[in-house]
Amino acid sequence: MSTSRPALGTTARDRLIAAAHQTVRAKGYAATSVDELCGAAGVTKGAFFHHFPSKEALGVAAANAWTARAEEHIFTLPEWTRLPDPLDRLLAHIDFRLAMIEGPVEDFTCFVGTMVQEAYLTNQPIRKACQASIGAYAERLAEDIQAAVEQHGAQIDALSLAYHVQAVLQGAFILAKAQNDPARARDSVAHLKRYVSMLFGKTDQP
Amino acid sequence: MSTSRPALGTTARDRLIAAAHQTVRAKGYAATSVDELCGAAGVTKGAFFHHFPSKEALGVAAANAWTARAEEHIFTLPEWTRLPDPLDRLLAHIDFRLAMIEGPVEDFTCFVGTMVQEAYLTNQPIRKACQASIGAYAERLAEDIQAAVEQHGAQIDALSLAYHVQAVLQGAFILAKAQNDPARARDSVAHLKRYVSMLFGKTDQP
DNA sequence: TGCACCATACCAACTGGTCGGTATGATGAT
DNA sequence: ATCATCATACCGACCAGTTGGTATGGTGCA
Repeated sequence: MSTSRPALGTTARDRLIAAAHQTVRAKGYAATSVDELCGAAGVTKGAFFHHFPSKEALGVAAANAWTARAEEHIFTLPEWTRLPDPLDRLLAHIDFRLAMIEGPVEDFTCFVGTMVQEAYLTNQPIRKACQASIGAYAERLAEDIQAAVEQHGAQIDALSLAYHVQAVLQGAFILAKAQNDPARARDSVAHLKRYVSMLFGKTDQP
Repeated sequence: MSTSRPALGTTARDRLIAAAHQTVRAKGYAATSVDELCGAAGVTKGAFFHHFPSKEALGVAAANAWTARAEEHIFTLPEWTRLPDPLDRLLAHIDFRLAMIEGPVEDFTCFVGTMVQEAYLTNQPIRKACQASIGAYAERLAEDIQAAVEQHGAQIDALSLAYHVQAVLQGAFILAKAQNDPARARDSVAHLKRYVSMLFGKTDQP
C-alpha cells in the first residue's frame, strides 16, 4: 500500500488531523484552505471529503484529537505525573508547560485556543469542541490542585485556579506570537508559578 | 453635504477603522472580507481603497488606532488614574479591566490580541503593529508598577509583571470566547489581582 | 458483488484588488 | 467676481484567482 508522501503507517484521516494541528496553529482556521490541508497531508480533495463532510467537521475532529493528545502528552506520559505529592505534581506541571515554550511559536501554541478565537461566534460546533478541550484540561488539572489544597490546606477554588493556569498559558502564547519570541511568554508562566507557590505557603521561589 | 449613512461627523476612514475593530473581534481577520467591512462602515469599495492601499494597511491602521484608544480610555480618562499611590492605581487598573469583562464577548475583547493570532507568521506589518500596541500598554502600565515597587519595596521586575497582566487578560478573553461566557475570565483576572496583592505584601484580599 | 477508500474534473460563490469616472471644494490668475 | 485648474473623496462595475464543496469514476480487498 503506502499511498502518499508523509508519515507511513498513519491513515489519511490521521494525517489530515495532524496537518490541521500544524497549519491552523501557523495561519489560523479561516486562512487555512482545504487544498492546503490536503497538500500538507499528502492527500487529495476526494480523500478529504470522504473522511470529513466539511472543513468544519475536520475542525471539530481535530479539536477532539487535541484533547486526547494533551491527556497523553501532559497528563500521562511524563514522569512527574507519578510524583506522590500533588503540590509537587502541580508545580512540575507548570515547569513542564514553561519548558515547552521554546523554538518556533507554531510548535508550542495551542490548537484549540487558536481556533476558538476565530470560531467562537460564527461556528458553534467548533466552539463547543474547543470548550470541551479546554474544560477537560482544566478539570484534569483541578484534580491535582484539589488534592494539594486538601493536603496543604489553602483557601483556593481548585477548578478556578486550573482555568487560571489555562488563561495564563493562552495569554503567554499571544505574547509569544506578538513578539515573535517566547521570552516574555516564559516570564509570564514564571509569574504563574510564583503565584501558585505563594498560594500554597511557599513564601517565595528557591 | 453629508455623504453617507452612519455616524455623522466621522469620516469614512474612521468608520472603516471602527468597523474593523468591531468585525475583526467578532469573526477574526481572515474571515472578515473587505466587502463586509465596507458594508459595516456604510462605505463603498472605492472609498475603502481610496483610504487604504490594501486590507493589510487597514489592519495596521486599526492596530495603531487601538493603541491610541487604550491610552485614552484606560490610562487617561478614568478617575483612578489620578490616585496618588501607584499601588492603588495598579490595583484599580486590574479592577477596571475586570469590570470591563461583561456583556457580549466581542465588545470587551482585544482587537490586536485577536488579530495577531492569525497574522503573526503570515503578515509581518500587522504583527509588528500589534506588538507595538501590546508593548505600549505594558510599558505604560510598568510605570505605575515601578513606582509602586519603589514606594512599597518588593522584588519585582516591573515590565515583566506588566506583560504578565497583558497575558492574563488575553488568556481570559480566550476563556470567555471558548465558554461563551465571561465568568471564568473574570475569575482569572481576580487571581491576577490576588497575585499582585500578595506580591506587594497584602497577605490576602480584603 | 459490494463497499471502503481514494483520484480527478468541475462548479458557483466569493475574494482582494483595479479602474474609469464623478462630485465637491480650494486656489489663483485674470 | 469669474473661471480654469487641480486635489480629494468617493462610486460601482469589473477582473482573475481562490474558496468550500460536489459528481463521478476507478481500484483493491472481503
